[in-house]
Amino acid sequence: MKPSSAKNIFIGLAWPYANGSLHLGHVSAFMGADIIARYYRLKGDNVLFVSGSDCYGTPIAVEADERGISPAEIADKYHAEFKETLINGMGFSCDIYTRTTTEHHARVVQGLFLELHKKGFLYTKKEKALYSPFLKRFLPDRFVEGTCPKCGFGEARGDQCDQCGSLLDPLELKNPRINPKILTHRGKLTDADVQLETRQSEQFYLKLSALERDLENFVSTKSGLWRVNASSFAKGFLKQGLNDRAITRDTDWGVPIPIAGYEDKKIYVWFEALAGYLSASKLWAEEKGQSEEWKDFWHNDEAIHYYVHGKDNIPFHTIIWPAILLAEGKLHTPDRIISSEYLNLEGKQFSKSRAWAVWLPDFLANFEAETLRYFLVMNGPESSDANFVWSEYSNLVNGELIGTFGNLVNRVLTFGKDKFPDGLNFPTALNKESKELLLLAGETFSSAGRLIEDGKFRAAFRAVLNIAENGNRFVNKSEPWHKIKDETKKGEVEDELAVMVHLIRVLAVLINPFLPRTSEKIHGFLGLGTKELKWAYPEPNKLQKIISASPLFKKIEDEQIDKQLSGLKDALRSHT
RNA sequence: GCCGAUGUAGUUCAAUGGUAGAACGAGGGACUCAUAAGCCCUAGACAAAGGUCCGAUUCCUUUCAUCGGCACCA
Repeated sequence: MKPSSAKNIFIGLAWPYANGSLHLGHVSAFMGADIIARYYRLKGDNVLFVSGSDCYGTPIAVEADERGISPAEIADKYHAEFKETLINGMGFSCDIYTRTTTEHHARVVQGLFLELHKKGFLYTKKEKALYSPFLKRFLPDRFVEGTCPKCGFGEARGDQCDQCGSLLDPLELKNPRINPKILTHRGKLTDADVQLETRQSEQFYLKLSALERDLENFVSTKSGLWRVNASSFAKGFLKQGLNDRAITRDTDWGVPIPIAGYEDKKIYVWFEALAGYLSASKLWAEEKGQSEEWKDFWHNDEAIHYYVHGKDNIPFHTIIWPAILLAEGKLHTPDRIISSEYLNLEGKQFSKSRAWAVWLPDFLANFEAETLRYFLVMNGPESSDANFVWSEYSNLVNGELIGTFGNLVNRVLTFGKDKFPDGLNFPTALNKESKELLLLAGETFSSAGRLIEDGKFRAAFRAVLNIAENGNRFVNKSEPWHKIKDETKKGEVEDELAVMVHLIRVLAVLINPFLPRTSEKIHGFLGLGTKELKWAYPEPNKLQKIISASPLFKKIEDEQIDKQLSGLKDALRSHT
């Protein structure tokens, strides 16, 4: 039973694109969503945490052509991998993790499309675009190269010349061709094969210009609760004035346009994948057998909508998606935007083509997910680009997570279990130190909770670890291993140890949003379940037994780190 | 090119118009319940140059360095 004051919290986690494995950079941007979801659930609020795989688009279609398989095979493969690594591996507690290739999604997207069309926010316009007779498809700019009209450089990209730096319209390129980098599986191609031609094409446009005032109003009222990178981008973007955008494409791999005469075109990802937040919400409700329940989140002014993603997704979540929602008119617009900066790897950007990456499946095969959750909270790109450094990962995990936190749990529980196998009686009166320690722990629920709500995960977890440090000091000062030898002090030892054990229980609640499996493990040691867990100071049990105790995490060995580093060195050698 | 961000101890990150905090790493110490973990102590930093101000790491300008966006790439 939810309290009557329960809030409806919607959390939209950016949908990863299903054309390659996720790397740690993606995960660093995603982590916050799960922390927020778990936190609000513990608070007793109604949480709807949705995500899914973004499966459509020309890059996947071209890649499929290259490998001689269907786009669906690629999408299926990575969708399955995302689900495995994010949900099972990282422990993300999504209420639904779906994908854009479902019929349900297509129906919702088409419904939204028709609604905006009816309201006059969509119109068609003909424009020229580059077409490949060989691939039988129109190509996005970055798949095109040609001779720069300004400097004559022969390998200018469709959008920019790397030699003279000019911004280009791909239609200006002389001798436009398919960028050979995208055709890797075909052997030699003739000049004729790679030639592109200009063709007329008609597309639907979203009338952003008509929504300009609404968007300005939206940004100025709501951006106070966004991360700074999102609010400053949105403001700067609006200052430049809004141009209408095409929201359909000439492709065969996407959601069909629900209007006759456009069978060879599809709705573009900007409209289509973003609408996944809504379609997933509706699917969640349907699968639950409460098909109207999505409205608690979307047709409810009191709901709070969080969006969590990397900074590359800021335009879509601060401008495009709000524009679609405002045009629709009844749906709830974003409230809090938790947009991360980038995570670099050993000082360099993650790069698929240069093989400079740590892939999530590889990582999970070699290291514990909980240690990654910890590291990305403590060292994630919250306010500026951050760096994943292997030695740093190992130092922090071994030194702080294991040394400070894990060791506290282990030293107290093993000692307590050994000396008081029948359990510990919680003292009827607390001494000054014990009172202060437990008071500090109790206060952390509100201070850390506030920080989580604001997306300041590092500071929140730091506050939690601070309690563990105090716990270690308390144990050192108390020296139960001395006192226990003195029969007259046995009562004192039991009192202090009971306080310590209870502190560990409090810690196990506080870390739950960050390290859910560790939290469960500790509760298990104490013979407690986590089903009824609340984000509040738990009342101490009169008699607390310790069922079992063992180290919470495995230490990271130097050899494991060396192996990862030498793998990266190999990548560097073969790609320079 | 235009726009924007960043540049803080060996490393990874904080904070702030008034003498810069933390963690890891380094050095030293007392202890031993604990995954040689924990605790105490010590050393160590505001990219460079100007400007505004009683006073700037914090605001402004310039330089250098790194990075991102610049719309059909997610």
